[in-house]
Amino acid sequence: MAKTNKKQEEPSVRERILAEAMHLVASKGYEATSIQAIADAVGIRKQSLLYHFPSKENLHECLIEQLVARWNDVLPKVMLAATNSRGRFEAVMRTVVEFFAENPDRARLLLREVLDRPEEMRRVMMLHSQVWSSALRNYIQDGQELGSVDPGLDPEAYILHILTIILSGLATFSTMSVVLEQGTSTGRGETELERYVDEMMRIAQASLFVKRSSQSRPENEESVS
Amino acid sequence: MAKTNKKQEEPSVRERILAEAMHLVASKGYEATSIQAIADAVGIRKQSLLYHFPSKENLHECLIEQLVARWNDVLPKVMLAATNSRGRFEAVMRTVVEFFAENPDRARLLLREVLDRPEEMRRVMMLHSQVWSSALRNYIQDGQELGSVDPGLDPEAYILHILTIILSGLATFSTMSVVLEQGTSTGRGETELERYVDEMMRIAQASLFVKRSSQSRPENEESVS
DNA sequence: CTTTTTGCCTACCGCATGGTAGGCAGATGC
DNA sequence: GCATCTGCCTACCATGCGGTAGGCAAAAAG
Repeated sequence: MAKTNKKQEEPSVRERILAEAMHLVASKGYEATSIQAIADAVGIRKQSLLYHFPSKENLHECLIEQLVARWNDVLPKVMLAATNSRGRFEAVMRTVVEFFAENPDRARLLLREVLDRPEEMRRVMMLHSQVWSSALRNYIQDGQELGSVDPGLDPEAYILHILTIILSGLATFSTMSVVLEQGTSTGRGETELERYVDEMMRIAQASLFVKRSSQSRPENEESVS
Repeated sequence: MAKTNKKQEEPSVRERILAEAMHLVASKGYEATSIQAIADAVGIRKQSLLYHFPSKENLHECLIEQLVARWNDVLPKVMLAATNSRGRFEAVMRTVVEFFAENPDRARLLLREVLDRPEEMRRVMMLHSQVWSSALRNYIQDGQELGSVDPGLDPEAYILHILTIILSGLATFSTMSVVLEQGTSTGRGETELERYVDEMMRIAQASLFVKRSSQSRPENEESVS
């Protein structure tokens, strides 16, 4: 009876608007994307779009809301994997990576949000980051006490950098990957993205754990310590 | 006698425009920054700005040009430090980091450029990246043959990730650092930025070199291998 | 002194933008 | 059958945008 009585399985106009807006805003930025352009992409008139989203700013809010909602769907899966075992780290990180790799627009949108609305993002970070930040910090600090994690590591800073490398790495991959193309030194039959992500994971792990001998197997399998 | 007869040591109007434009575009993005706003910041009329820069797009080009020029000033210093010794890696990376840390607007502008103009940036990358990319790759590959560098490391991908962590890390630092604030686990009397950069350097080194025992001295001194 | 050039200005223009007002067909409720 | 609500539409508007035309004082050139 309210205004938001939508079923979850229709490819409704509203959802199509959100999808197109997501892509356009992620590609060109919020200011550079007119609601006219979004409406054109959907195939409706501008005023029809304004029926679903009373203002451009409202559309933007819903866009972020949707992204956060999707993230909250993944979060429990991530946290579940975050136990103390060594191989689990890869699982956690890969889950986060896959979230953004599945749709790089997510990373680009979020990165733009950080650049364009620093104050708002700072608020969001302070509210939402403590949940997983403290959990990860504890995980890392436990590892430090056990001796499996580099004692010189700064937990919060490390987490931040890994977050950055994932977010920005996937946001900029399509542009930056030209460096990989001209190198072409991959022996294995990997996608460039796979190659990119593998090295990302290797860096995160090599800089987290104390090394043994020659680590960093490119396989998904965990080589037990 | 031409139109660009400017001396290098005047705080000319043109330079003030470039400075304000740099900051505004880095903060809000190119599309979101009107030339009116830039003129206001400088303290002149919009049309006076258009006298120095015939169009907004031209101003933008000059902005990038200026940034590239500054980078080219630093580049030789970087390449000079890029020899084979182990401690030199830190010197090279720290030089790059300082370039962006000195004025984070550089990082933000460049990151925005990657997001907003992927095609152009791809061209620029292909033209300019080979110079240092191949040099660094050789340096790394030499290290791999000597056994000082992780053999599982993917040189191009590694370089790309380190570049990302520096660029995006410094571009987003002011926003993301709230995570550091709420942690406050620093024993030493460091700035948050120093702490952030130190961990950045530690990650880069720990994921590059094969470890010995407890590495990553926060000091600037090189502990010889 | 006169002419040209430089640097900044006022005045104005065409255009795309985000947003309002209101119409209108079809589905729904009574 | 009639009223209401939903979803999309056409028509219109005020605003701010990037950019053009041209004036005008001071400096430079002859």
